[in-house]
Amino acid sequence: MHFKEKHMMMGSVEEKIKTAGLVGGVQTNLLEEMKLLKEIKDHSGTRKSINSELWYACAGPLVSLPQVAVSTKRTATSQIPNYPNLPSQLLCQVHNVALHADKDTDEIYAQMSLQPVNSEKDVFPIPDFGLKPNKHPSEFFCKTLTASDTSTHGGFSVPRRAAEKLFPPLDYTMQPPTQELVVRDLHDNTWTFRHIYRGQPKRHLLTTGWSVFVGSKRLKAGDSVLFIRDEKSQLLVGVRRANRQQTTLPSSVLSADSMHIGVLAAAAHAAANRSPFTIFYNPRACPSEFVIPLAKYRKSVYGTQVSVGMRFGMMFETEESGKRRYMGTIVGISDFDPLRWPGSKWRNLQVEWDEPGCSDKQNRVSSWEIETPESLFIFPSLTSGLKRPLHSGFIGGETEWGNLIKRPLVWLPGNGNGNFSYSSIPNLSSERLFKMLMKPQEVNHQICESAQQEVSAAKVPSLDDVKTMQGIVNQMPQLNQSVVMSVGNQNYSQFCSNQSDVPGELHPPCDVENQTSDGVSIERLKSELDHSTDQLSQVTSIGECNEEKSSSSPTNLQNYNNQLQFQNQNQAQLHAQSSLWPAQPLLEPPVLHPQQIIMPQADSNTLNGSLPFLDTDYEWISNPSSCTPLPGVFGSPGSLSIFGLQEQSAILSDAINPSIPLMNQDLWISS
Amino acid sequence: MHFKEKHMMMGSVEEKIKTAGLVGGVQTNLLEEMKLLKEIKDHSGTRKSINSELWYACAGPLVSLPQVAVSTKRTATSQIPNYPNLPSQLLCQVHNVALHADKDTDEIYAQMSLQPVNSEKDVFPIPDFGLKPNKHPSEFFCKTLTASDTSTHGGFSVPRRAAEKLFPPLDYTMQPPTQELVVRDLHDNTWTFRHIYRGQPKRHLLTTGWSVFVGSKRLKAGDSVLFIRDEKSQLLVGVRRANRQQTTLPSSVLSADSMHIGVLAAAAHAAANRSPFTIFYNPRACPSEFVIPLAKYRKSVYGTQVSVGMRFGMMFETEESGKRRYMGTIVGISDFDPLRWPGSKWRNLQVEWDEPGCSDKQNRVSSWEIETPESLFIFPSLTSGLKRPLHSGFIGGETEWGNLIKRPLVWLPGNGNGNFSYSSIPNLSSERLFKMLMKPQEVNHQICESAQQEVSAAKVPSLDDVKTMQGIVNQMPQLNQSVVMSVGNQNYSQFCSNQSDVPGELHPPCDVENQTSDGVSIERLKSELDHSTDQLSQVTSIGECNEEKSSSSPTNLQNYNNQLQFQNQNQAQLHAQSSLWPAQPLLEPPVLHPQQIIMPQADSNTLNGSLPFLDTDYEWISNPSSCTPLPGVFGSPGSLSIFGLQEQSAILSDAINPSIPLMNQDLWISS
DNA sequence: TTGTCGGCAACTTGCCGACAA
DNA sequence: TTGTCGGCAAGTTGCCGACAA
Repeated sequence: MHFKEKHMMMGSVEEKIKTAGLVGGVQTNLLEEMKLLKEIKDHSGTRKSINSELWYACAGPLVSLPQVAVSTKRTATSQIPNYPNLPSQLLCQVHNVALHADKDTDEIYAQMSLQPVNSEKDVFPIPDFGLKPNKHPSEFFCKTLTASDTSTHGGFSVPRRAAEKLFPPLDYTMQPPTQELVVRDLHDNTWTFRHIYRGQPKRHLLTTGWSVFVGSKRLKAGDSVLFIRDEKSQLLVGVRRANRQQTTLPSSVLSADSMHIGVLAAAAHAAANRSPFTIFYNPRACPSEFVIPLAKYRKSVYGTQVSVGMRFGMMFETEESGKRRYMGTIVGISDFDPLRWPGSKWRNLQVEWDEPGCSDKQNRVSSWEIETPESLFIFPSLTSGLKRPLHSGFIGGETEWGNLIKRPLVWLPGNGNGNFSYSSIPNLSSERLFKMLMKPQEVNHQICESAQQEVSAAKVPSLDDVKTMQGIVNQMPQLNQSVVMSVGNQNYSQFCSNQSDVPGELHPPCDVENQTSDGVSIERLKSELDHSTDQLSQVTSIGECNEEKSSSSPTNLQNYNNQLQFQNQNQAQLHAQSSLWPAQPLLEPPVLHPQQIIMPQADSNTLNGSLPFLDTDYEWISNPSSCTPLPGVFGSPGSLSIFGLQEQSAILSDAINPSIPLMNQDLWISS
Repeated sequence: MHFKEKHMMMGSVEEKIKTAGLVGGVQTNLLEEMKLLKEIKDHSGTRKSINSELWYACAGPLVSLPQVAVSTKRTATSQIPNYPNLPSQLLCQVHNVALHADKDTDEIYAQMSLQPVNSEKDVFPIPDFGLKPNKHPSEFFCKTLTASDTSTHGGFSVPRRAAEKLFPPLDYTMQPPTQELVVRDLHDNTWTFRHIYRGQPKRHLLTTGWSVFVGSKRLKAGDSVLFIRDEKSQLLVGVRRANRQQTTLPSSVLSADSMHIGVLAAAAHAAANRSPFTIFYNPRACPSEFVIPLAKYRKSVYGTQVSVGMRFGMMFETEESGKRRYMGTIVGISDFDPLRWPGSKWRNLQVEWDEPGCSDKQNRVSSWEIETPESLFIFPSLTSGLKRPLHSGFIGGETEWGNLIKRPLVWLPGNGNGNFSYSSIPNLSSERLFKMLMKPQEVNHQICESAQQEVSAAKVPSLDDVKTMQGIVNQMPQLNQSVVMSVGNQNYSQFCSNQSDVPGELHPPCDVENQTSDGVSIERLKSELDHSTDQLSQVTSIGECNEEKSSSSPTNLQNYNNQLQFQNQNQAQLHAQSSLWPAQPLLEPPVLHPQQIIMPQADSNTLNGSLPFLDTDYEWISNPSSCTPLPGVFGSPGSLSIFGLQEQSAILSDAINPSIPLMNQDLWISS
């Protein structure tokens, strides 16, 4: 006699697991996280009341708890203390950045050690030895797993181009051609996959070894797997979970308020004592930056006059790990949390998105997250453009800025980082953008393969506009000095030679010509626009829109030098005005109020301060990341990392408006 | 052509998982947790440096991080602020206790909402409706899973007695007898098992459905599974993981220091504002209590004169979810953390254990965790004896107190809770203990089945001793008033009728006879000893030592009434002296210093204050639990539970002595 | 009484090309 | 170009009593 009901039972169990497991949608979204948190709370918590006998049985014979009368349901209203001495932003020196990955989930996060400083004069000069730039790999592919990829029925279907680009060449004389791939993950575990090229029609497959990987990483359809080839040409494999599934959600032990208080108290203590503290930063788990590079912050606050009705662009990640810009309009400027942090700039812009599919996006952003006409042309590299536009995985179609921005455009010629215009253009049709910009009447919509993109034209800025903007820029003393990151020339050149198709010397000496900003030639404007196009690039999917557009020729060395000049000139101007700064202490600038933590990079005065450093710095600056806001104090040896960051939002939402949990992410750190 | 290396690959992966996964030993041990934390940190953290290209690939194209020079390795020494206004202990009212279980791991924890109060006068009187006592189930069995139980090769072998006691009766006319068991877990998930009685020799097995359960709960050999039958006779199943494996360990996002600071700041804020806050309490994850019932705390501080050289006993849980007392000697009394919390009583007793196998046990305990001769005979039920001695699962052999304690014993006659002596004796050979106590020369070691137990004799206390102890007791004004829990008579009687073999009326009216404490009859002493025996019971394994000893006859009603009297008399004395208390404010009693949080139960004045309530109160008091010390603030709707509590210790250890991480668990809450 | 094993049947996994989108 | 499927062989799971601790 056999018992045939196993499947039924399993079915019911799996169903429940599903219910509990995956809640979120496609886009990383704090609101989703909040929902999930509530869900968790509801599931593991008070609502579905736990069987207390079983609970005590599990607890063991020695455990008992205090009791209270059921009728005494006085709600324990949480009270989070105010930290009146904690300003809304902190200027911090970065002491350390460590990359981590959760052992269990492979979720990545970074740990930063920050020290609040009184002013930039306190910033510790950092020597430039041994630094490597942030490395977004160029040899890269990312695929969202299909049902077949994750089923037990078969292996992994490798996109042809990916296999050809990343995997070692197959011996096609074999029948069928196969090879053994040995790849490592973030924890340095080794995985072995059989790679075979077979079937009719032929395709690349990973067979043996794949299912073990899927099982171990607990991958599900919708998760993504990515392969990169590192600088040593070693194959590495990474995992990105579909949003919301990314973190196993442990309940208990530290209350949300306690975490919130801990973060605030740690920051307050560190600020009061100018002592270091640590934040954990999960770049994929939170949609809004709270750690902001100082230069970027300043630029957004002093360099851009945002106003209601202003058009803007903002970068988001595409499904296949590309980037794409979404356009929107500022519809309001108001405090995110008027009670606790009035006057804070964090997410004080209410926005509307152009496309109907943007309902999953925040309707509040911070000014440093967005691109405005001014921001593009004062410091193009400061806005969230592509840092390393040659990552083929990251580059897609293009979008034009044009008259999507309805305010008068201010084209500031001659600035920008020369290296960008020199090394980053090949994928972009700069000619096309240039033409669009010169013909503002061409407003239309255009389809680039699968991705829909907006293309429009722009008004050419007048010289008056240019002068106005420069006045604003001049309110930023020491901008480059305090912001520039300390990255060695040597590494920078590695970086560049990776990125550029042009071999040979990439770093001409910094021969500064004194040129005024109104000495604008078409040639230079064009090179500037090349750069802007880069910034405006809109990614669709790997190897679709991209590849036919990667034929544009690099601009010439003259353009590069021109831009070097402008940058240096700007820098000199700023230095000249640096004495203004101390009169306006950083921690309480007139336009800023509470609860925002500003974190600058180390001082770059000691560096041989030419453009490579600026670029590397801006590289950090230029990436508006989806980031994770749970600052905390750095604990030395046994220090624990807890997952989290949802908590931050949970905390804040609890305190103010439980029904709009998103609205209270008020602690952040900028630099 | 087939690829035959799959097993090799899997093996290597599994090996790594093992290395990372399971570190601890058998005993719940903070030290183990610390080791594990370090292990985690080492694995996911800085030491094994993460491939930054892969990290950035996983992070996505929009993410970049600040950079610092490698040479700038200034250690970010964590600085935890002092909270000078936070006393070492807080008197709190309990507002709420909620039972939770981690959705993922089934790990249990409780959430308590506490409000610091200035004095007991501020304690809110709680009506007694609807309360149920803490329920340790009586219909219960717990089995540690064997390799066979968890292998894929077969099912679960059910211990015969467990099957016969808990499962519905099988129809033994069937060939073979089978039934379908439907059980629920803590999350109210339903599991279906086929229960069959087969084989030669016959045995009970769970077959179909079992492996799904094992897989879903990720059970491994060494974990325990437990079945209980609740008050509605429903079968429930629970899980207890082998220690250390119990929590999936997510890394990141909130730093240990931040958590620590959060806890301290939350407590300090709550204390300063007398506002509620919340702690999470994981009774199985931490070996030392930090939330202490007020009565128990007071008793240990005022009622027991601990001194170096003093003998004591302390309860620990046995493998099969029983209890057993270990004996030891106090070898020192000193501050656990002289720098931060000098004078704190938390774990200020240095101890040595008698048995060589106790190396896994703490060498520091708090006075309220231990049983001393005084504690036993002033308030027998205050010490960590059995609350519900009839839980057959929890009751085992017996151990005698006797002259294991070398200081003069003080036998206080006529106290104790009558209900205990009335209803709780059947399993214990009170005659035997009585004889042992009367013959102090009989010191020997004796084997009771498989479990070794110490049996010894005691000196009968003199009347002078008795008077001395009563003087100490009198220093505890309002003891019963402030401590007694509000539990309804009705529920208490349910409780008792569950526990007692004696049917009928268990709660005689409280006819108080005025009797002096020196009116000691042999009869009463004997009943007292019965109770003590209960408290001294030493559990071996279910149904081994226990069952042949469960034949002792219950003491008679007269004894019960006598003890009622003593208790009430004591209570009256304490009330009379309650005016002394305000002169010695609770938060700064002369003997106590910093960082200890005291949490009392609600006031019981409004209750019909006879013995049942006392007992229920003591029930909470009497359980020295392995507990989890991550207090925090209660956040309302979206409040998050984070796993944790290891952090607490991590935090503290970091700050003071990284090499002795255990030594810094300094935040606690008592009541 | 119960943990582990060999035997064996039922079931699942995983490799293959076919086919279709 | 690649997602899903039927076919089929290899591998795993899980039920059984035997046996031994």
